[in-house]
Amino acid sequence: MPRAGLTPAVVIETAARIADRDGWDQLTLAAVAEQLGVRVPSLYKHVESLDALRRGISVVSAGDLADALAEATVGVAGDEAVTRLCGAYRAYALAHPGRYAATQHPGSDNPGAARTLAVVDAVLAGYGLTGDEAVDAARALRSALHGFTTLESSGGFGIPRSIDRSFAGLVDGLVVMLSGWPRGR
Amino acid sequence: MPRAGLTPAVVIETAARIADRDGWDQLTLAAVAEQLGVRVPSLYKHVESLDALRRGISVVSAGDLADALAEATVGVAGDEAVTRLCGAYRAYALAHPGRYAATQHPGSDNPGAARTLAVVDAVLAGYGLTGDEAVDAARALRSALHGFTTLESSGGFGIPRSIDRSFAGLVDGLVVMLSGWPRGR
DNA sequence: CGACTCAGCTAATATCGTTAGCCATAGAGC
DNA sequence: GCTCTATGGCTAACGATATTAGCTGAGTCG
Repeated sequence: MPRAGLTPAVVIETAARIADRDGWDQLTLAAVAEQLGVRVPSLYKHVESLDALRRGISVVSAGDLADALAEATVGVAGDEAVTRLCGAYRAYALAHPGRYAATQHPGSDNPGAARTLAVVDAVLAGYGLTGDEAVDAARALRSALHGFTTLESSGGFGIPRSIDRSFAGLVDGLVVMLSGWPRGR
Repeated sequence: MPRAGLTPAVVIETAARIADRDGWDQLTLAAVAEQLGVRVPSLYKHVESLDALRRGISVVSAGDLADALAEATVGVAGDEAVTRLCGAYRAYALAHPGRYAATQHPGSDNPGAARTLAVVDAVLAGYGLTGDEAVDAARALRSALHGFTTLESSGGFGIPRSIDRSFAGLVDGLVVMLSGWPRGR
């Protein structure tokens, strides 16, 4: 039996690809093992369990998403930053639906999530939002983006109105919302 | 073997309660059967499969949600209607997380979803939004609510800022967004 | 060259969904 | 009240999956 040269990183990466292809909840150790040309129990030499594998994907993907958001907003501010942030967020979620779903199942400590929050905070600072107001606005922004992308990639938008145009509308609407964010409540 | 008096409706209702308690993806025929004091294969006399059972929950729950939204917005319009709509949406999602998750896995034709859309359309008409603009605004509204409630019930909001206050901020922000919805794009 | 580590294997178990076929009960018809 | 039938609930069985317990051979280090 020649060795397959597996490592935790290889297993996680393979699993992430499968999650992207088949869906987060279709991810199975059997599929990962087959993809790697290995028997299922062999995977346990590299990951503790299916749950641990999922957490691994979660951590890596949250980092990837944070990278994408940071890269998209470097050197810009205000409405332009919001627009690019939203675009990058949606692009990641659509290109990697399985990985994106993974980012929503956070482990207790996830450095990627913290970095994403930092990027968003920086963007919001451009609207003069800080402290509790920034927390609320960040949650609103995240909710809108998470909701839209989730609904889009699960086929939740039935009507044949262009989804791209609806997303552009959402982004413009979010700019309006942030510009006029209700103060002093 | 005394009869248990099952019907499709009873099975679906029981399953919905289990989904609310244990989570949508923890829903299992074994749990439903045990709850009903019956063996697993007996359920197949009333539902076609686990998938069909899930679809059943989905249809019923979408109807319940539509009812709640319609009831909350009857006789009001404008900002007040948006506020009540949002509140009822979140209340349903929090009180019935499993059922709510079910509403996001739509069957092909779901009368509840259509009724929900009608309620939202009526509310948006109060802001002069119709046609494509109403579609975009409805998607934005739905995205924000879906995102917020999903993140909330999955524990996605880490920071200890009050979630109630953040939701109030989101609702106010949505009112701002709808009032200033970008026209003529 | 020898011993040790460990990656991948087979075997086995538990849980689930699903199907096939049995049998007793509830209710219809007389 | 009696019979007959439709059917609800059952047991038995299979395939898929996750997980654990050992085995064995391949690299590696002295």
